[in-house]
Amino acid sequence: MARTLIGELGKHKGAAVEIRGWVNVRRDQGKMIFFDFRDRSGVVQGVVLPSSPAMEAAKELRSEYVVKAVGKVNERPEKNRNDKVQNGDIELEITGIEILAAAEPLPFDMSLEGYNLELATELDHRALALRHPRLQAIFKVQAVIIDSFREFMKREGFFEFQAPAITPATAEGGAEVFKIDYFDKPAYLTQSPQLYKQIVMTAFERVFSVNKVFRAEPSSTTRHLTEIVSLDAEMAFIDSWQDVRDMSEACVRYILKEVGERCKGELELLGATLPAMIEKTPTYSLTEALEKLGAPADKDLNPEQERALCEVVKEESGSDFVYVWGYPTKQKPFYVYPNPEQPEFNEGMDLLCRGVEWLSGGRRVNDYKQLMKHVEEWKMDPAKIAMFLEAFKYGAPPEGGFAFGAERMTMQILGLKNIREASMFPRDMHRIDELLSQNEPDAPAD
RNA sequence: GCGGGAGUAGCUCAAUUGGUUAGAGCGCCGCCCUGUCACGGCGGAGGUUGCGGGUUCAAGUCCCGUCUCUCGCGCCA
Repeated sequence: MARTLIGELGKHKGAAVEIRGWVNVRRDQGKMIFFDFRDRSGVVQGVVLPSSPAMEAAKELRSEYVVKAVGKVNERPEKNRNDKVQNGDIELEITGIEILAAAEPLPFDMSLEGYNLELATELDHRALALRHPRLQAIFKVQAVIIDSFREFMKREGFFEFQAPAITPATAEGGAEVFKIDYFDKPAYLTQSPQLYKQIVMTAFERVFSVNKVFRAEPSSTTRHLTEIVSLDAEMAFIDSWQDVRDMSEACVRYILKEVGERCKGELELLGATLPAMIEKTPTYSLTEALEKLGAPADKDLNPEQERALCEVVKEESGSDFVYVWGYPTKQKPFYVYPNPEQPEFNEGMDLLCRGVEWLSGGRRVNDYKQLMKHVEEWKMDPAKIAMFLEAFKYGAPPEGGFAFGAERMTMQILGLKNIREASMFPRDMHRIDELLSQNEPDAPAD
């Protein structure tokens, strides 16, 4: 008999079917036993009647046993219906059970309501925690975020390229990098596809990439990981940084729309409300933003000020988003375009939402002479970024781009408290699947 | 890296100013239950209170050290 997905059982009332899946829970009534079975499409109640030839096998079953079960799809009598659960109007009268795999008792409570596992416990048992609907909902939403980013960029004529993960030099300032042993020579894990997307832009005009980037920041916070998924875009022939701003805004708007439409159940399960994006997202220069907060005008926004700005903007306009642009030129990387009217500030921008940076971007320096001047002023070694510089020496259009972290966006959309919840296998200072503190540095492999 | 909080059963948590044998819910094991809804009833097993030292007649509780987790800051996306 062919397998029927549990989610499809409603179409097979009265028929004999075979399902395959896991035992969610067993409710033993003595002479008869109820089970909840689940597969990737949902859950259904199975009942094993006293007369069932499957009774012996049914008594063996415990939570997480993997089974092949055959039975008849019965419509439940009115009094036994349950509107609160999927397939609550039917049940499977089990006539045969084959155990495909036994299972040990779970090391933690897999209860539906009141999911209150400590994050450390959840991460210690990530492989099992992924079976919980709550975690599945988080990663389904993340998949839709990444999907819709791709869809939007392609629709706008952007070309997807594969950025390298191994790089020869620490070209960019900013984040710390992981050094690796590359055939006895030093190499580095990429912290950003920045220079590569700019190179590829000079060939394909509009490009994007979805790739892992690595940050060796010794940051132990609720919003930092050492390995993240970066969603990057770069576009040629812009007139100003506002073109980049507008593209990134449309991109975020599209992603929110898709998540709203395709993840209704997941958002409800997680109790998440999508952030509000109004028709024209409020945009302030850093100077204006600091002024708005009554803060000294000589510094970048700290996390507290980012939260405060978002609150003020939300009250004034109803927008959960706010763009901030015009950062001190010298505090940002060499490739960021200085404002010609006010060169001490640049045309870089950040998109903040609910107090956290979602996206960074802006206009880049495309003029080769100006770029070389920056290389000098930023005390960079041109030999280490020769490939990048070559692309700009031979004609590069006015351009800009943006990037955002998929995990941080997932966390923010869903209102998760810790970014580790938004990464399926989070890497941070202290953990790569298992706690690093529990590893002997020089212990031989088992 | 710095600062705060925390570490008690497989999980989530209690335990009065330091005071009997460290408890509960869930999970687990056994028995009972023919309509349950991640059931119900009865019984049971399960703890070196993170680790090491100290104070005390007496330490889960106080002190010191150490490890770990967690939140915040710095830095960053």
